[in-house]
Amino acid sequence: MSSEIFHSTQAQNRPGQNPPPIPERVLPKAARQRLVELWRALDGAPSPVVTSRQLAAWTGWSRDTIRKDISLLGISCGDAKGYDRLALRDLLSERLSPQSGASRSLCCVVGLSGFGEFFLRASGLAGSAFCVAAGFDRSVNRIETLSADFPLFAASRLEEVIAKRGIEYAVLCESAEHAPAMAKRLAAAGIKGIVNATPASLPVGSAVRVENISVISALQRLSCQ
Amino acid sequence: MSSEIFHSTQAQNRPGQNPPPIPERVLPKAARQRLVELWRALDGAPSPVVTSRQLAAWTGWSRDTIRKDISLLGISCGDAKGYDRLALRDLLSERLSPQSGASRSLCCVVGLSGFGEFFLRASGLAGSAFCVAAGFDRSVNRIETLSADFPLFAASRLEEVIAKRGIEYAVLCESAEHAPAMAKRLAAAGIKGIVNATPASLPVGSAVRVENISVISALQRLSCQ
DNA sequence: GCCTATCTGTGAAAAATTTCACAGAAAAAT
DNA sequence: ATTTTTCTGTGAAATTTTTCACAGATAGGC
Repeated sequence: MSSEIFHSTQAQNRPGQNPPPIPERVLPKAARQRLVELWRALDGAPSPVVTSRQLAAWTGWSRDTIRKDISLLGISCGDAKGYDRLALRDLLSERLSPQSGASRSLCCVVGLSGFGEFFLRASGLAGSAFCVAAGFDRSVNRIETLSADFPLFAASRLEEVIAKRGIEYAVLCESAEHAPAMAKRLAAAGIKGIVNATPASLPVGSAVRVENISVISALQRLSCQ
Repeated sequence: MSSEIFHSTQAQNRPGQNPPPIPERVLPKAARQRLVELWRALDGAPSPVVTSRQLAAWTGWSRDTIRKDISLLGISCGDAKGYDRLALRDLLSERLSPQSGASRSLCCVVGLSGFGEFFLRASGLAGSAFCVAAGFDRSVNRIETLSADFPLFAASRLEEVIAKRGIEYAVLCESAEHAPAMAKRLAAAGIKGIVNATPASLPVGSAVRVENISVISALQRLSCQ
């Protein structure tokens, strides 16, 4: 049982003999993540021109890192006075969008009590590149009681609905107790990534990426310098 | 106004001429963060002995990375069959706790509508090394209406209460509109780190660490490989 | 008893990331 | 008009992080 998980881990970690045909111009992972945050930070910029110094003050990263990251995009969008905010924003949108400007990626919410219900009410993805296409809960009673902008299903239909609608991401809001099992089902159903809003740790090999957003784990990361 | 922020950035980024007196045995930042997650993952382990292979399958990191991380702690706690789960957990607790086993770190919740209210009701920090010592809201009406396990204050008393109680961390749940201004006040009040539960990007230099836990930003990180 | 398989623990090599340092350009100041 | 300052953009150096490879140890099969 552990061996096939191990296997997939290896498959991902070992590029092996073949140096990937054309590395094109791959954004380093670290840079890519920072650029995503930068993109959002640009919304808060007060002026039409922003300098790497300002961005550094906002984000906490060094001027050099920021300049380098942007330069990795390959196109200049700054001059001797700074970056044109709108031009930079557009460039980032173009280069960072999941499948370059396709339609919005679909995700689902799993577990509709607690944070799930709050999230559902708050319509938290408005204005983003993502769109909630389904909600699931283990209690049929619950999905009949609640109402949302998107259809709600019994958890038993998880696999079916994910496959049929082409859902790529899941926001997991189950209790800590049920979270790991549900994460496994999501992984088996072909989900690409899980946003883990539970305090549990999710045991899904390396085939599925997990982003942890519980307050506890964030505090732990903070307190470790 | 931007210059002093810039200044603090520099102060932190430049160790300068002096190679720090005794590097002791510093955990690399990356390793430290992984170990924090590992520590939580150990709770889910089914057996009293765990191997690096199992941990790799759970977390998605490589066996090598996990072994190296643990070995950086300086004490062996594994033998030829794997790591003793409890021993490893204890070792991690000891080495990773903020101020090595002191009392729980205090934090506050800022903004008690939306996620703040949910968080307050959910008592989300139970069983962790953190403890909510205060809640703040801009509406006095709101703090009179709500009730919680911890005292609630008007936002105007933010600085006073943080200083008096020695609060180190803040969970920011304001609206996106008010979040940046409140983040600045928190930074000025001497807060060490902010858990940002808003979709806004927080412009606080590098003196204060920020951990972003909005669902949107997590999805963005996921979709960027 | 010995061979095989599976562990950890760790220096050393490899790869990735960050910082440095400076060329080139444009605005501001003198 | 010229000097000063403040920018970006980028190769190259420095640093950090990850991976490799193997010594040493233990359990189980034959």
